[in-house]
Amino acid sequence: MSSSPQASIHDPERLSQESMDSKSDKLEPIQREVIALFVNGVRVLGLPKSVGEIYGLLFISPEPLALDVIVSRLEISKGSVSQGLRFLRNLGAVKPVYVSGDRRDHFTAVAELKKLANGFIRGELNPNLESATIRLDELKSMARNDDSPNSDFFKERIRRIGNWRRRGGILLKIVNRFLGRTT
Amino acid sequence: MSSSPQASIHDPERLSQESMDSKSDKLEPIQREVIALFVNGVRVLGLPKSVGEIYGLLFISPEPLALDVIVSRLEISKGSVSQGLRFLRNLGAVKPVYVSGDRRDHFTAVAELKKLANGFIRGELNPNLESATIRLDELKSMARNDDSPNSDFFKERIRRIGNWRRRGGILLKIVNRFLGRTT
DNA sequence: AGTTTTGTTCAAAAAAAATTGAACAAAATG
DNA sequence: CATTTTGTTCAATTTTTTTTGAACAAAACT
Repeated sequence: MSSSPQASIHDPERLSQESMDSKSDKLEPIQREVIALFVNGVRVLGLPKSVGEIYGLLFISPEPLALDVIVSRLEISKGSVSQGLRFLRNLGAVKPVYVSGDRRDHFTAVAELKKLANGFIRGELNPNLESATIRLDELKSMARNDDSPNSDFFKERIRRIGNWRRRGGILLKIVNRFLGRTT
Repeated sequence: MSSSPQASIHDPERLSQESMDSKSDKLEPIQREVIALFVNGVRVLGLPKSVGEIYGLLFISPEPLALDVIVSRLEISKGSVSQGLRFLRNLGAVKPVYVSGDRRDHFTAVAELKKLANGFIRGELNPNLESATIRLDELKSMARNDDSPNSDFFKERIRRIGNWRRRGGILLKIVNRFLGRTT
């Protein structure tokens, strides 16, 4: 197997002095806690637990990890990890890192708040804002061709929604600018 | 029933000229569309569809509505509407309005973005921020009593989470100030 | 070429969340 | 005080979301 030392294949990471049951790849208590914190955090954003676990694990791991290792540390299925990593990669919350002498893909957490927020805004918030914009335009035209007794009320309400949307857009820019400084 | 005219009891709202099947209390097309928009909107916030429907209906209804009426217009269960209204009331997104000559509680949508955002922040975001703060403090003390080889790395990461949390708090204030102007 | 390793996909299972509806309580009515 | 109206609660059901795991494909070995 070429030039790499016999370090890794059957020894995914030297373990302190545990029984090596081939399962439940040790996690330090601090790591468990941090992961739990992230699991909670992503729930607020409407993301599944597994995504929080994966990001949390990468965030609190000193070296990049391969899919296998994530599976055994977290004790969740390969499918979940594969999907979770893809999602996080699309969001820009995780990035691949090449590790020489190892053919597996490895990943680290992107830990700059600005990048995380941008990714989330681009991937999750903007698409919604855009579809809302389209629907709103349709609504405006419906309201123009409407002559029910409530027509004026409807128009006022729709204008108000338009205002909200506009302000939402501005707000996102402000958030961006605020998070733009430092890491 | 004292002095009120025989208007309302069996005629929850005079209908244009429909068949009065005693169900599916007419909604105008514009109203349907607006409700759909809100259903989508609240999903981004992680709230159930029924909450979006109820708020949307109240938002796009010229007069305050009673629980019964919401049930028949939306064709969802009384239980859902009761729970949804409670939730919205707690958030400050809906407020009770007294209608003379009618013993039912009536509700209207609170339509000021500032109030809505404040309610959501207080009711949904802040509690999470606070519990995160507590957990973070525990983490810090764990990290102090830790002497694994990774200890320094852990400390750095935990400090970073602390930063995020702090910035999150500031951001909420900025959002507040921004939404504070006008309606 | 055959074997192993790595990672993806997606139907099925499990888990979580939302909705229903019937039982109940409280208040108003007659 | 019996009846009706109004609204809440919560166990059971339904719907939606997430997770699993086995089948598959692609690449890397020997």
